[in-house]
Amino acid sequence: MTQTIQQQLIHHIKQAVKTLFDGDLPEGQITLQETRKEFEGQLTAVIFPITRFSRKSPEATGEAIGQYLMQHLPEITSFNTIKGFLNISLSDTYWATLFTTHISAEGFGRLPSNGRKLLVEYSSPNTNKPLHLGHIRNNLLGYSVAEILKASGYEVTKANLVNDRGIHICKSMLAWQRWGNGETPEGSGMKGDHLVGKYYVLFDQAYKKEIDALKAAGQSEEEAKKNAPLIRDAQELLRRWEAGDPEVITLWKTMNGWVYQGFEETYQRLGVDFDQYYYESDTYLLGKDLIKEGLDKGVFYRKEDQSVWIDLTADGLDEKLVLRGDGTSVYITQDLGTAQLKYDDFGVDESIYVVGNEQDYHFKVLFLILKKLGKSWADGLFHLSYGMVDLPSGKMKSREGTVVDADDLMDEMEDTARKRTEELGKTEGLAATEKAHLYHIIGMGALKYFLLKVEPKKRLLFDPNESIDFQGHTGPFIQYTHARIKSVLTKGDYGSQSIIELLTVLAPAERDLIQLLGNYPAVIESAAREFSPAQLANYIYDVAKQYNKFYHEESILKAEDGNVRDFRMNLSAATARVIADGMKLLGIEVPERM
RNA sequence: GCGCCAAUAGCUCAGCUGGAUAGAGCAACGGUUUUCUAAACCGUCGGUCUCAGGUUCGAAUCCUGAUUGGCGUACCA
Repeated sequence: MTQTIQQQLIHHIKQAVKTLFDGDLPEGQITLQETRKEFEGQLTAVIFPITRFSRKSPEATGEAIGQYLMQHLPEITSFNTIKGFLNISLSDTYWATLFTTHISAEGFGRLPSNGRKLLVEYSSPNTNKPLHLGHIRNNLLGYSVAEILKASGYEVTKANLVNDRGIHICKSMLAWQRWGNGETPEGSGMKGDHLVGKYYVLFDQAYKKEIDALKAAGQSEEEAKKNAPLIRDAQELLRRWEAGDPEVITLWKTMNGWVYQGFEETYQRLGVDFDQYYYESDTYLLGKDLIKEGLDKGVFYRKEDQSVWIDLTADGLDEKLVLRGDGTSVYITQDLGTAQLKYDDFGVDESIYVVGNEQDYHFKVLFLILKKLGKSWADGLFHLSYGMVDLPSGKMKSREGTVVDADDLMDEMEDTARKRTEELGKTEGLAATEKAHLYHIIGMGALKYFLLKVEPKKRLLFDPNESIDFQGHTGPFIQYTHARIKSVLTKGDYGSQSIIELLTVLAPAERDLIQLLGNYPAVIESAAREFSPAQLANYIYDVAKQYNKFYHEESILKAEDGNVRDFRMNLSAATARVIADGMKLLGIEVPERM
């Protein structure tokens, strides 16, 4: 199939306008959409734009175009015109052929390589506290976007830029030195990231007390924050770290090691992975040569105190500091450097940053600066900005303990999955390990789908008191559909049938399902272009829903005709493949039974 | 103050580059199982698409201006 029916229709409509009305209508102005359920047909051409050529009523114009198309495309069996809409019916043979030659063919849904390289940076955690629900959204988005881009033909590298240095980790280190009594993950049985997070919270509590005491002694809030002994000690620790003090470095390595072990566990459970790790302790000094480059090019300028700036007021932004007066880096200095590093390492055409929308301004500035520095690759940079995950009480704050912990949440999801499954009692005969795996798949499916079905840009509300659903528009609904198909195929001994004849008559639910399945490659393409797993998630739901309708209306194994039976098994198998494949791109597994 | 983003059913969300009477799920109510897994299917109820202008044959969608909410505007990251 070199040309889709959609492309053929558009082509012939253009020809029709030319032949019938002597008009030249650009193909881009012809809109083709799927026919709404309440009308007859599968594809609909909007003919309002054509009336300016035909100088006839929309109905008469549609009628004329319809006649022309009927004569030129044998796939069309009938058409009707309602208002300005030309509804076109294609033959069941066309849909059956589309299915056998295309949808059920090998590699359906994988677009050919486009020869482009792309890097997705996501996760990028701080090493002073465990991951929470907000990080989960980030991780799932990053992973899924990377997988979708792979499926659409990119060569993708997944990167994680770990923020392993700075004042935050020094706070945890200091608190552990003071009050830790040598506590270790092994000794306490606590997961490493949680252990370090515990000391981060301890620091913060003690720090707050000191601030209050200083304020009571007459200092202003600002002064108190600066003068509290704890923060001064933490800063001293940071200075010693930067100076390479062996004692500090050893402690830093130890505690980060604990955190990494904890993160690794969480990542594994979450099902995300990375091809490349970057550590800020390696990269935080980068970017200074770019500053020099910018100064030489006159993009930056130096103030009297030796600090370096860029004036972006002409672009509607502000003046921005890019290097401190003492010559040390700020956040954006490093990011300039790591952008260059990533490009040098991988030579990618595009580079995606999965980072929350609180940093919209930062990335706007970053990309603009790189463009002004004349970096050819700056146009390929994209900030995939996503909304925060909020609780009904407002924003999650790790220091105040109002966070939904990632590990706890996964525990809960798996536990709920177990309860639900046990209630339904369909897992007899499964070994204990198989059951545990199933609960994991279902619990994570519910959680992941819940987070991914929402458009990244939108903020997400999570109510811990309302458990995530397992029915309706959910991950388990889709997983269930897959399991049920597998069950039918097993019972029907799928795979043993001989090559089937082409059907010429389809049930409406079959035809609708085929049409929907046919959209899969276009959905992947669109989800990739817009970096939106949500588009794919919603599509898979539509597929599952449409399959369930078909399943309910038509008998598969007990079909009156053997050929029909085999066709329906093939259709079911293809549906299962699309569901499994699409879910895989979302990072969600589907079970064989549930 | 200035900038960015969002606003669609009681709740959570779809709605592709403007196209028909704005769709799902949850919640509520009713129906479907001697038939391939009822985590399903079918139906009922539920909408001034925040508001006001504008562009258009046609606006939830585009433009302008308000309102509400979130975020940012650091020699923090």
